[in-house]
Amino acid sequence: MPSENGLIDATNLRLLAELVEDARISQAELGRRVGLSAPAVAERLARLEREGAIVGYRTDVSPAALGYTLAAVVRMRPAPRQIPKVADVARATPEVVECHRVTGEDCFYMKIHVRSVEHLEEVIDRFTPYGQTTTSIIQSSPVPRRGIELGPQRELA
Amino acid sequence: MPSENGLIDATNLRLLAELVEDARISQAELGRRVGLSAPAVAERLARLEREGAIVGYRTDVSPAALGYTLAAVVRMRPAPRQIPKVADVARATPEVVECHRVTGEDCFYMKIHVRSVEHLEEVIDRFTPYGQTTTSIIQSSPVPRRGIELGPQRELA
DNA sequence: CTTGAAACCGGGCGTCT
DNA sequence: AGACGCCCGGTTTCAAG
Repeated sequence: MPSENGLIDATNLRLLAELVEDARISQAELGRRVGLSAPAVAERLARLEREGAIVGYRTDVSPAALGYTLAAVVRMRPAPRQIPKVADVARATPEVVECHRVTGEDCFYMKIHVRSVEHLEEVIDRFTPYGQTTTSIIQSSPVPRRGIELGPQRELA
Repeated sequence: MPSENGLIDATNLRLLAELVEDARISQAELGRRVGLSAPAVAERLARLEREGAIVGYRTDVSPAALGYTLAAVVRMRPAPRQIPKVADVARATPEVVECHRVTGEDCFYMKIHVRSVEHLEEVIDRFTPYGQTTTSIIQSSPVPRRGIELGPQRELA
């Protein structure tokens, strides 16, 4: 993961800013917006992908439209020696949409999407054998999800 | 947000599954994969967007490539009457990439990306005037981020 | 189905090392 | 010289009426 070559110049920053908002913009349109020819855009994108700056292009699907009307944050304090097991269960549980290993008393934070409170219980019970869980139901999301700040880059050393 | 019409049939589920993995697939290619003509795909996509099942097409940019090498989960217990203020600060702070209002003792969960521990302190200090924060540094992400389960739909009522 | 536009490929030019 | 980034032509493929 290179953090410093000529990869992130002002032009690539503008390309990324456009693509973060709409991943389906054509390369020609991107070129128009940043003042570049289409092939030049293609080349820059290929490099950004190759170097790992662009991780992927994803479609955001509404959980509610699929019947997942309930979301929760679960944090977890695993029992001794059960840390790898918890990570395995999280990976194997599709309702877990995010899982982070963190410092502090609780070792994991997870975000889950479920269809009902019964479904929630069912998912939580997959983890209770391996430690102590704390569950908080998501009521609203003041910041639902967004990308990193792409505009004013501070010192890039 | 309609949860039940003919919107989510087996074909649309397959389209969504393809688009979640790569939002830049052409409509012709999508048609090839699900056994549909290109115009039919276009029509279905338009409807999925119109009905809100497709929220958007986003590009995933690596925080590390932009110099944001540190991530943390911050949970917060606001002081009395400061709940709206906390939400405002979260929205106005670009380092906050997710913020959820939840049930329980702590009222907010946030995920933030920063450049350094000094930067982390700077961001946290924007919230400390309004309540008590608990910060956990993300060490790794067993499940970095993924979409909802699209394959085996259980009961759709 | 047809048309206009877009993506891919190869070649050639200017610049900075 | 060499390497790199860009532009310009070609052809194939895609998207909208």
